[in-house]
Amino acid sequence: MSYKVTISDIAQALNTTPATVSRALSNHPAISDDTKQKVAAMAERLNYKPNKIASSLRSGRSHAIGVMIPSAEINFFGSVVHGIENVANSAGYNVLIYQTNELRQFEVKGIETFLSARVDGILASIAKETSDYTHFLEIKKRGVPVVFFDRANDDLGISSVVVDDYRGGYIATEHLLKQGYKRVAHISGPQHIKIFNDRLKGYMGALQAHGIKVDFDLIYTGNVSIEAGKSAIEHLLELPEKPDAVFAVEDFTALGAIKCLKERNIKIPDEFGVIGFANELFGEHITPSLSTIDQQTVSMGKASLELLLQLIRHKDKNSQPRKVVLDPLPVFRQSTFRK
Amino acid sequence: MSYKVTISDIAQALNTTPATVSRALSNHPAISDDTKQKVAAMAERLNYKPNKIASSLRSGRSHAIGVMIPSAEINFFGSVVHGIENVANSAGYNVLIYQTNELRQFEVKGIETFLSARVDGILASIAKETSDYTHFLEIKKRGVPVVFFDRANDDLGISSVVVDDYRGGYIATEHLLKQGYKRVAHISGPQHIKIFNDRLKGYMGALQAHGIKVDFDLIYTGNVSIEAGKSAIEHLLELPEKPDAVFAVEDFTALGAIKCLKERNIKIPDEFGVIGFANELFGEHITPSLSTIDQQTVSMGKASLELLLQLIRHKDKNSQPRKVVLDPLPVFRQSTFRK
DNA sequence: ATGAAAGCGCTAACAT
DNA sequence: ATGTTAGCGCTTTCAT
Repeated sequence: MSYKVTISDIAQALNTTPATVSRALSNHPAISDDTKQKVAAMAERLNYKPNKIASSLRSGRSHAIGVMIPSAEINFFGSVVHGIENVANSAGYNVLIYQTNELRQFEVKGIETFLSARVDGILASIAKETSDYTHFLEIKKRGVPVVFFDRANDDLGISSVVVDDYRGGYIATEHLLKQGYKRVAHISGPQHIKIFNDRLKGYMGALQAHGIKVDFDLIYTGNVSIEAGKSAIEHLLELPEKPDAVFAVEDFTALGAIKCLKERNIKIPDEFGVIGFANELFGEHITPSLSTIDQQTVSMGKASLELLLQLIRHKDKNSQPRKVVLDPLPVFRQSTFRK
Repeated sequence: MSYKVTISDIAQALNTTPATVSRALSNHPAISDDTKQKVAAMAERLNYKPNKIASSLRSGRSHAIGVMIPSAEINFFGSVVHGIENVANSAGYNVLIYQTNELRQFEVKGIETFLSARVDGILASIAKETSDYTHFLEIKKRGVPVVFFDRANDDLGISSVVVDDYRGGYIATEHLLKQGYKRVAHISGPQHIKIFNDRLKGYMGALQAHGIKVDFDLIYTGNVSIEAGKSAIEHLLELPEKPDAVFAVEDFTALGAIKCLKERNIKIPDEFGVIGFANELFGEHITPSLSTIDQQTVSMGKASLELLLQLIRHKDKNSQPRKVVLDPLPVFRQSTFRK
């Protein structure tokens, strides 16, 4: 049988002790090169696979980290996980995934799972429906390092990695103004979600910086969906002073807007400019292609894991929470480029 | 401290032994209800979290399964993982994710990782570049249950869950014929990849079933990409007898075809029909919306995990490998619907 | 219905 | 440079 080889077997075969084998395998300085070689060779020959479970139990470090996401089906999170994975694997960490389906009750279960697995740290993006954060405070109290990514909460003393949504909103709006659009509207999302509120503020900031007074009639607050984008446009086009461009809080909303405008035979970008947010995959392929703001998902994954690894390495109990803010990346395409 | 409570602590507090506590917690029939209640209450009070690592070491079962995917960024795999996750969590299994980036060398590393983590089983989708399958045979030899999903290999005696690509190709082609298209072309992919070859066979099968002789001039074999779709159309439109419809092996290829046709002002679907394969997200949102074949990703994830759990539960060493074939689902949209 | 005791495979003092 | 020993937290046989 090749599947139950332990360090003791190697030790026996080499007429030495498990301790020496253990040290040799982990490249301990006090072990002679000769021994190390012999051990390595025998391990290879016996087809030895280290038992991480035993190692974890003894050392108290699992070399696993838990990642909690709202859904693996959302492109954005798949992409972030991609970034996390790459760093994790090269740092020798395993990644446990848990999906919350946007529900607090599953967040609680996920945390149970992670704690039982004795993960060395947790990365989490908060579910939409969560407003009671005690479960996060509890893991913090237990001394398990946590880092939020994207959907963060600044009031819990927990580190986070987010994109600068204010700046993203600002850039998007300014781009429309620079393209010569005169009345720029904004379709926003639920205001209790911080990122949407920040994008709205960025929109207002850009207008003001360009000497334009914010017209609240031009701000439509809805949900985040294709439907919301359609309703928004229908509403905006009924205004006495119609807008000639719109910054949508999210790409799907922008898509709804585009569909509605096309139905009404309003030419994009010549008569009406549209920009979204998120750089979803479809934006590149629709007609006209959609201008948007990229959230640097892969970088976000990398940055959050790196931050978490730092917390794991020097567990200064009383270190201040850190906040990494990534720059949003403008991606300008046809939907805003007028001649 | 609340974060180092063990069953011994509970036992001590209750004036009993770890064995009893362990049994009580796992609902052992020989333990009185009274004791069970007391143990549960004390566990709650002390904020006890079971140590899965210790449990795994002792019991030899990790209750973890490894999932190996080419990339978390590909929508398709994100979606399958979604399906796997849902079943896994409710069955009490943790999911370890490993990305191979389509490289055999990372497949080998992933397997090492999984073996070290002593996963109870492995789900894998084979990397494009892999042609030497010894690493999979080795885990099989070690007695670790394996199930392939989507990208499978039938020659290794390993169970798999796939969609019926032949049937998918058949359905797609037949749909075009039923819509009245007369000369249906096919853009295929690299033939050493089984799924592409199967779709090609499905295409040919449908033509024959409708009494149409296969014209090999109408079969273009390229890569799977937007570019390939464009080149294919350019090539096909130069034929003396031009096609009036195309079944593309994959949605991105179909997208390239559509872009090229639009540039040439050929009307879709009236003058030319296009159908793809995969049901990528963008297909719904482009103009015209793309007809395609859905691969039932979430079902695939569920089915593969269920099959794996069966293998884990009754490890009949000599049980025959099983093959689950899912039905492809037609999704017909504008790009093939002519009046 | 409960207890005693051994041990899963590894690591890390503490020897020598 | 290597060996001895104890033990991480749990499960499980064997006893009572």
